[in-house]
Amino acid sequence: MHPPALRLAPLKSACSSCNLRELCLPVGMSNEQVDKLDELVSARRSIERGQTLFRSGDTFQHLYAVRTGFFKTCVIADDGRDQVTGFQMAGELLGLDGIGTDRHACDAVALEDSTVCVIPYGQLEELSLEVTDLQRVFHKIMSREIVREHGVMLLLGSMRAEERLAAFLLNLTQRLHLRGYSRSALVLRMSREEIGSYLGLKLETVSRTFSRFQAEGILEVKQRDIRIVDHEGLRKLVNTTAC
Amino acid sequence: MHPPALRLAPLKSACSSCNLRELCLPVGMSNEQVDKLDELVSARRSIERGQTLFRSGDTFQHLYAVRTGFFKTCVIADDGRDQVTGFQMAGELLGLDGIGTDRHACDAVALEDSTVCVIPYGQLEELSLEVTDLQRVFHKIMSREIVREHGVMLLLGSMRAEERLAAFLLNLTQRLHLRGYSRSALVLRMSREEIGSYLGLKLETVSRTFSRFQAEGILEVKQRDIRIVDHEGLRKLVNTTAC
DNA sequence: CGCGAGCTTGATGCCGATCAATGCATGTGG
DNA sequence: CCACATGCATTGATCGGCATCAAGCTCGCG
Repeated sequence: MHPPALRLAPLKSACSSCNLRELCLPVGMSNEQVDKLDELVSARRSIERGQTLFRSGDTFQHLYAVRTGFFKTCVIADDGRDQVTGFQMAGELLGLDGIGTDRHACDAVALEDSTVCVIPYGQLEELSLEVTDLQRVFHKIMSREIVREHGVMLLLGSMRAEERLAAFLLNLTQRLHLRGYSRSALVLRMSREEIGSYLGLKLETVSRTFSRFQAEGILEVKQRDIRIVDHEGLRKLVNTTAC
Repeated sequence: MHPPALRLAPLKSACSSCNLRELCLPVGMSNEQVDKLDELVSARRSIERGQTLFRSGDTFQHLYAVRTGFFKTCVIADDGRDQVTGFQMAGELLGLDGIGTDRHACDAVALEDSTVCVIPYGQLEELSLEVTDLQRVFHKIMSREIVREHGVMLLLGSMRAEERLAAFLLNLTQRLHLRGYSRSALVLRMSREEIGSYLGLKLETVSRTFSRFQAEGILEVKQRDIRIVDHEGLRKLVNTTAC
């Protein structure tokens, strides 16, 4: 309900002074290089919880770097079933799916009130012709996304429910830890249903598995507040439950 | 068992005269641009059936374009379970997984005697600073790989066995058709077990599903020779079997 | 011709889906 | 401030699809 001017806040982004600098696109770049990036990443945008940043089919023009908040991306099949393909937190890029066809191929939804930095893709391509380190970093980010998805395919293709949830929690805490959060406690930003969609499980199965982990003394679960009591036990679940 | 000199045949690749030109890296590039690419893609390499092009952990130096033959890529979990993450045919790129960490993150195995064009990645990066169309195409290829994997996640996360196999067959025939093969007949290059690994199913389930499709008059199946009798029926399976 | 790898088919069991009810927080309007 | 609605989470009972285990079968190849 905000007028456009408010939703597309023309705030200076200033990668150079951003505390996410080493987690985001500018990772490893020199001050001069980041200055050039600053010129390009000029706008921020606020997304309220539940709103979409972009939708499948939208024309692709920008990449987005999560500045604050939390997102999910999901693809929707023709029959309406949807699959969460990822959760993105501060410093992570959104929109890479759009490059291939100039249209977005998934929806990006804010799971809490969030802000993103808007990166005009055409300008990013131009700049990366000039700043080779930017090109290098950008390629690495895309490659890592491919490798991440390989991991999800392994998870979906050959793990059982307990392993999937354990792997998911370990991945989340590891990424949160990089951002300064505790390794042993987290607040889930997503519902049981969204976790289930990501992990190829139904929400009831996710809930039951949480309860089982709690009964086994691995976790303490209070709705979306999770405390990891036995980190090692969680880790063992991922690579041991195989037969 | 060949001496290295034979396995790394120093043949000229000549994208400019390659019949895969419009399916591969040079897609849409001008003659001049392709000439520059030719200088870079100087070597071919032959891989016998069953041999690996690269393995997880190998240092990453090259991308590879499949020239002839057929590959699978797979990731292997610590406990030995493996997951096929893709099948690659003529014109498709292998090795994108290595860019992020300078080490390959999966194995690439030839499913039949194959040849690939060797693309030194460092030189590709350099050239794409200069040939903007190359950069553009390369980014599109990576982005499409991300989107493809989203599709696999949807498949693994929320489809039942029949849908998975139907979607798999439609995808294969579509890609083969682009390469001049029939839309209604194909010879599978991979075993039931490999199909199962890709689709998150056991080989027995794959086999049974083939048999069911045959009984329903959708396919004719003779081991690895598949004929699609009812293309529309196959298509309907993908988006209808939902409840 | 006989061996073996890969494929098919059958019988059985289990994990997770489904259906259904209850519990627990948050928020809203009287 | 309470009554009630709403959305999400938990828990139980039952069901079904795919995995598992176990034979046969097919076809290529030495």
